[in-house]
Amino acid sequence: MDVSSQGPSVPRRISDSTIRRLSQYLRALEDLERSGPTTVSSEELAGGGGTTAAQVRKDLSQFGSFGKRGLGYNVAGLGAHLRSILGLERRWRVVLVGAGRIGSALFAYPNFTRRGYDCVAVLDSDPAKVGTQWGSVLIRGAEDLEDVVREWEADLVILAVPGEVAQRVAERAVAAGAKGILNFAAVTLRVPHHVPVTNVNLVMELEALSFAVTQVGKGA
Amino acid sequence: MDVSSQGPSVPRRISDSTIRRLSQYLRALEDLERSGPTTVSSEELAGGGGTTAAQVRKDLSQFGSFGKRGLGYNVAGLGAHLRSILGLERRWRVVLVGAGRIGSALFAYPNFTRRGYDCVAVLDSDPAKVGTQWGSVLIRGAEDLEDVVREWEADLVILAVPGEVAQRVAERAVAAGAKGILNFAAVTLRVPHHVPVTNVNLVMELEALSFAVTQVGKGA
DNA sequence: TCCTGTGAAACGGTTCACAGCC
DNA sequence: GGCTGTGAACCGTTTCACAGGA
Repeated sequence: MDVSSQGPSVPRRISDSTIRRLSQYLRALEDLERSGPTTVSSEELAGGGGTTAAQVRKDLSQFGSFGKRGLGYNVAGLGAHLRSILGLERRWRVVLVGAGRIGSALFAYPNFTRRGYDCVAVLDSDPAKVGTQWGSVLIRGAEDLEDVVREWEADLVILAVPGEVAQRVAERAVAAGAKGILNFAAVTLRVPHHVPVTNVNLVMELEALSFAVTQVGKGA
Repeated sequence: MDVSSQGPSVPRRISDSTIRRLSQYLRALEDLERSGPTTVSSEELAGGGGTTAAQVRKDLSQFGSFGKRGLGYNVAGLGAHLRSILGLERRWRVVLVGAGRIGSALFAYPNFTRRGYDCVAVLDSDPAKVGTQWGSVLIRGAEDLEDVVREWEADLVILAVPGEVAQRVAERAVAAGAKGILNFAAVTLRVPHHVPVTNVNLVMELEALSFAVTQVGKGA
């Protein structure tokens, strides 16, 4: 647990919000890579998304010193660093469980492949879907989960299944070797601590929004 | 801005994370409503999702005293309070902009309607889609946005459109009277302060996950 | 006794302000 | 002069611990 012996790599626990911002900075940098300038200031990077220059510098300084004082950050260089930090230098093998509408939306999402995620398999429990093709991927039965994860040495599993079965599927995926889970079901998954879970809950977002709108209605 | 004259209603600014947890408590309560007990302790409410009993009590106490000491919270009563707080006692009229895959997934999402959100209109800029029907809803052209929002007195607008046009569409929606925006585009929208925006960014979530997995790989 | 409601302490993340390098 | 990197101050959130009512 002691990190004092580590070199330039991660010195302490990085917060979730920091990571989300890094992802945002990377998007901004990729726009810049296309459109010209070779150098960018923390001020400019912050301007794109909704943060401050100080926040940008703090975030980046947790991982190293990527900028030059008086000059700014090298666009391409910083981009490469961020991709490395976020683990985007490699491709990730992803298994999609649930070939419903959310599943199909994700499967066809262009940024998905572009950003390094390869959907190597799709599973569903509906016999009518099993055996059909999505592009070059054959939809297999939910009972094949363990086989598929091992076969492909899948890294990530996306759960686009009903809440009732999500916990069970997650356990099976982890047992078969999945290293991370993106969960669209509206339940809190219980998995071992070494398996990160990211939750996307549409209803929760919508409710946060209607609360906020209600507040505005009262306050003003 | 001073709230000292208000009665039992919101005393101070409520954090986003609090709201997300309330939404979670509500889900747990709705399960309980079905399956039996009429009373629940903060301990039990916390157990379902991933928080602590103290957190549950702190969250709830910001809105009032809903429990009975020594006994716990009344399941139905607390559920009603939470629905009221989250603004779920009414139905929300929602306009969906973008009839692509994400749009169609949302449109068909059963919890959507069940939780009080009515998709009153769907818009798309693709002439091939305009004029077709989704269930009982006719898809209209993107140029009708202002008309549609006014016609229906829409509350919320869901942006399931490419990032390049999201800002423009958001501005038009706000100008036409939209009160809140759920944004699926990977851009930070600039809208007036009185219009809450909730962002859902799949790539960001995926990148947060691959970062976390990468960390586990290093750390352990 | 049991469990809520809540001040107070602890924690962590953000903002400030400036030293240091280009 | 300009802009980064970073300790220190600040502030909001979470956790603790206990007083108080059922």
